[in-house]
Amino acid sequence: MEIEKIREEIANKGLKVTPQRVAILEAIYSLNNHPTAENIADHIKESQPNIAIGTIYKVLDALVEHNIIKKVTTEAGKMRYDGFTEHHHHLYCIECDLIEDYIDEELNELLKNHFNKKRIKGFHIKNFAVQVNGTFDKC
Amino acid sequence: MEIEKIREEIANKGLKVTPQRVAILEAIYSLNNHPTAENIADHIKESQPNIAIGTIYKVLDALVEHNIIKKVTTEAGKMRYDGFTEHHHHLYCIECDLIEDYIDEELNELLKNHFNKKRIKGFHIKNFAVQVNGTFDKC
DNA sequence: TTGTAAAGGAGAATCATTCTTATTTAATAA
DNA sequence: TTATTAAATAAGAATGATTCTCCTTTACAA
Ligand SMILES: [Mn+2]
Ligand SMILES: [Mn+2]
Ligand SMILES: [Zn+2]
Ligand SMILES: [Zn+2]
Repeated sequence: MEIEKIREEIANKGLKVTPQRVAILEAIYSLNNHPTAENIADHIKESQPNIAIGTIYKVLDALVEHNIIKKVTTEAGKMRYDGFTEHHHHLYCIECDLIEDYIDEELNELLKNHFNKKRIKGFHIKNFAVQVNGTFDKC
Repeated sequence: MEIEKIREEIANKGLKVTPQRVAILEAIYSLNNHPTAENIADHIKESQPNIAIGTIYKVLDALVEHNIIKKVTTEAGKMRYDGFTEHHHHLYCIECDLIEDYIDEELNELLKNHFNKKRIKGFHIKNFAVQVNGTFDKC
């Protein structure tokens, strides 16, 4: 995604467009694989050599807060960040820490129907996701 | 579950039966709601007033390693522990940190069939779970 | 009962994340 | 364009869950 689009995306949410925010969001989009805060720091260190790690966390929080990105939890304990905000699922590699998007509209329908039919007493569903664990051939 | 059953469960995995291990596993079973290490520490502090927090973590690791319990990750960052090891899903309260078991054999079948039919190229599925987020009426 | 590998206690260390405070800056309006 | 100011950043200290180290204790097999 071009820088101008990124600037617009930030501005449209009423956030100030700062070089740090642009660099971080660009990093998430171009890394494109659920990076950690540290991965992002590494990726932007040429363009933002003096950025504070605390700033990265604060920017990430702001982006999550405004639904520009999503937070992804893993077994490993470190938070990961996701630039793809449509409803989707994840493939988790149990050998390395790779997380790949898994988009499956048929699965979404299947689950939506299932949960519509089978109400859970005492619980109101907001959303759901399938975590698929396994191994990639490439790993 | 009676203490003797717990001692057997530990011994059967080739682990030494120590009062600390028995107390921790008993705590997980009787708390029965995906406690944190700290929840467990609180629960056993009368019977094990001198247990080191590091011991709790080491015992939990050993129990997970031997498939007596399972680790559950959450958004909140703290690890939770689950004494129910059969394949099941979880209901996550987005208001408090409550996690309830969600057992749905029909859902398991649905997903198993779906993933059998729809192979994911380059990925070999080991297992999967549905994370259901929402709110409990009681919260 | 003894020997020994395994387990526990105490507390320091780690490390991802958050917090604090002073300084800088993006956006707005004069 | 410049001045104003609320919001954002830098630096680094603090936090807190978890892990590690080292020494002592214990479960259990012989
Ligand atoms: Mn994703
Ligand atoms: Mn459970
Ligand atoms: Zn992998
Ligand atoms: Zn709740």
